[in-house]
Amino acid sequence: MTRPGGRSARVQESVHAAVRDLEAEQGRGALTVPLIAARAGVTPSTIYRRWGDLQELLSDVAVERLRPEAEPADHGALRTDLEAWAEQFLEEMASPPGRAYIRDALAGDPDGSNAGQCSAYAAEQVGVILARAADRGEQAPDAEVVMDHIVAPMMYRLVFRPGPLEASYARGLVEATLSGLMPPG
Amino acid sequence: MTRPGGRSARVQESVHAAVRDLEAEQGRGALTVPLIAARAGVTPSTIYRRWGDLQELLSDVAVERLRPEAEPADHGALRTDLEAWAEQFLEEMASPPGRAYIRDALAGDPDGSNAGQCSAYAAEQVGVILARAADRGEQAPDAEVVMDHIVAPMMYRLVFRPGPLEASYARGLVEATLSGLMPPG
DNA sequence: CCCTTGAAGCAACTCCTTCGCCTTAAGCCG
DNA sequence: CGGCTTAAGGCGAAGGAGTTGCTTCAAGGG
Repeated sequence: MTRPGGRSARVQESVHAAVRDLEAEQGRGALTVPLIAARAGVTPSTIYRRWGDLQELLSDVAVERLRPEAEPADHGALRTDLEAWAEQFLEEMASPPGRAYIRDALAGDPDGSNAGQCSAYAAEQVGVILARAADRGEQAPDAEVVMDHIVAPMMYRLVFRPGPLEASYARGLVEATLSGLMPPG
Repeated sequence: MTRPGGRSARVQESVHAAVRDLEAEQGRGALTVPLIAARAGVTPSTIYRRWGDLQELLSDVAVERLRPEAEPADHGALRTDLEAWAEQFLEEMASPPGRAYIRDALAGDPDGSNAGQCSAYAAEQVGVILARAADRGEQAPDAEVVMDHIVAPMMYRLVFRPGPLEASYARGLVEATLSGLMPPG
């Protein structure tokens, strides 16, 4: 049984804050469970019991940082909404901190639930954009099509392939997806 | 300077074999560096110096196991070649050991080189299939298109999204890619 | 054949990690 | 409002993982 309002919640927040602070101050490599525990004002065994090990804790923190902070901006049309969102998504994910968070989120995630949360965040943003398009009466692709044709290629390159990723790549994926959906004529 | 023929190579092979054996005997969770070192007949410090930590060692072993063992089968046409390869690829990657290897390969990979190797394996297999199609005089998509539209969606779902993946999903991706390439008429 | 040098062996030390036991406090129920 | 139940955190000890400096070995070059 979870007890969301009490000491557990305070400990969780305190530990997460300690991770963020220490990472900013001393860098990722310096993080250890005893160090985090001391900063958070808890004993190491508390962290080990709740998170298992350092990686799972870092994975939790990383997923929280990958949560989108706002709904995608409304530019008045599906194409511009998707382009802007895809570009911003790619830029954030491809940045050094973004890559680090993705790596952490995947590494300490035995059952895949944190990775699932990441894709759920993206799917939610995509859903907002598509619902908006439907409200406007625009023809719009299915959310699964957007995930397969736009999100997946970006994330695959990010995780599996070396080299930089430019905003133009995101735009190209959006163009290809939308033009495939609405053939000229 | 690498010294491929000498003691270093023997140590590497011995350590990799120890990882494979112990994983089969006692399971992933039981693996520790000192245990592997003892089985391989080396001292723990040797492993720490060469691989850094347990995760990087497991990442190396996982990448080796993800290496394709044979060229994709030749079924006489691009469509059937791609379908068969994609189905087999998905089946192997979605299996419990496949998922475990992918997870390990990504987790202990600070610079992304092991992940890059995984995508290079897939790209190589795809390249063989496309070259074969070109030899036959078939119209064939670019390798990048296949990576973006077929490999990426499968791997994205595998890594980021919960739930099973069926062979029919792979077939559908191949169909969509090829029909987009060669519109009827 | 000896020299250079990168890599492995060894040993000692640090400190992460685990575990059993006790204490605390959140939520429930009378 | 006050005692009860039970997750969850605190504490300390024991065990083992991870680190390091120094030594020893062998592969490749002169």
